[in-house]
Amino acid sequence: MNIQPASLTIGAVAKRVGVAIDTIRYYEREGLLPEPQRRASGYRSYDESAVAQLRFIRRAKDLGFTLEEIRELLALSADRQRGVKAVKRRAQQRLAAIEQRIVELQRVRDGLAQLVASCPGHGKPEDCPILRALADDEVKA
Amino acid sequence: MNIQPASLTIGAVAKRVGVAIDTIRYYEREGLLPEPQRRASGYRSYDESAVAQLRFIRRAKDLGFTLEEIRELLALSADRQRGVKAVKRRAQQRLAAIEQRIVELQRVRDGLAQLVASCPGHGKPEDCPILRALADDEVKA
DNA sequence: CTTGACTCTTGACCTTGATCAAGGGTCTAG
DNA sequence: CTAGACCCTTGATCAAGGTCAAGAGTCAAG
Repeated sequence: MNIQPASLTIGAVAKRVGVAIDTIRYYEREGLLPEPQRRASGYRSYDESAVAQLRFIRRAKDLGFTLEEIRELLALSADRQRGVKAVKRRAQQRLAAIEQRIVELQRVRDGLAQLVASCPGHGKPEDCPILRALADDEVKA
Repeated sequence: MNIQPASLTIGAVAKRVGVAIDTIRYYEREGLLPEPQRRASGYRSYDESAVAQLRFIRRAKDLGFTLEEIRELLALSADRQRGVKAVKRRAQQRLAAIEQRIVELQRVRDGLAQLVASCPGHGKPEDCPILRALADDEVKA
């Protein structure tokens, strides 16, 4: 039985998650990853939970969260001591922020989609609604 | 009849477009704005077309184009025949990227909303679905 | 034991998109 | 004429999110 969590070097973790070694150390400095165990030699020693947390960070980043926001998301899970109520409230705040972001993106998308739809894709630049929308004073975003 | 293009100082342009003076000079350095005429004193002298181009840049930026992409759009729009097709293609790419992001965010939102809805907001931490999701499911999400 | 791959720390450097400061010249109202 | 608001250039700085280099120690295969 493998009760002990397997010990991974920083290089092994980097390879598994697909991220640079320097990035892992950077996240650690920035407080996004906990300080790992060390071997006697000083080498960082990671287990699967570190891999999981690093993957979480990457996914969140891919979704457009800033590292600051990710720090906050991670704080949610570290908030056990402060109680379920606080956790729920912070989750709701996060949710509201995400919804706001979706609305903003939808507004941008609609504007752009309208322009793309009305552009024939050929002809003179003066007749291209995309360029006109960007250039003309009378059009408001 | 105002045949002469009115001469605007950089400050006047900045005010009209709602952008910082430094940003205008920065765009000029970056090749996004042409070098303007100069007065005898060395002051930059702008006309309405510069105002229009600056607005173009701002609108494109609001649509999520990088300055590099905007530089390209500006170059394409100057290419009378070949331009429109390429411009439309770029806009479509931008649109697709934005829609992809919206879908991903909606997925995150739905997951988080479900967690928030199922959390009573009190009781033992072990019973809080939000904490459980972050602590456990995060590993394989 | 040696060699090559790996890791350590500290600290500099990179890109994007600006923003600010210093030290000066210019313009315009009074 | 003079004060105060503008404008000039050069060059530094910022924030975010890393990336790289130097110099030194460690690990594992042969």
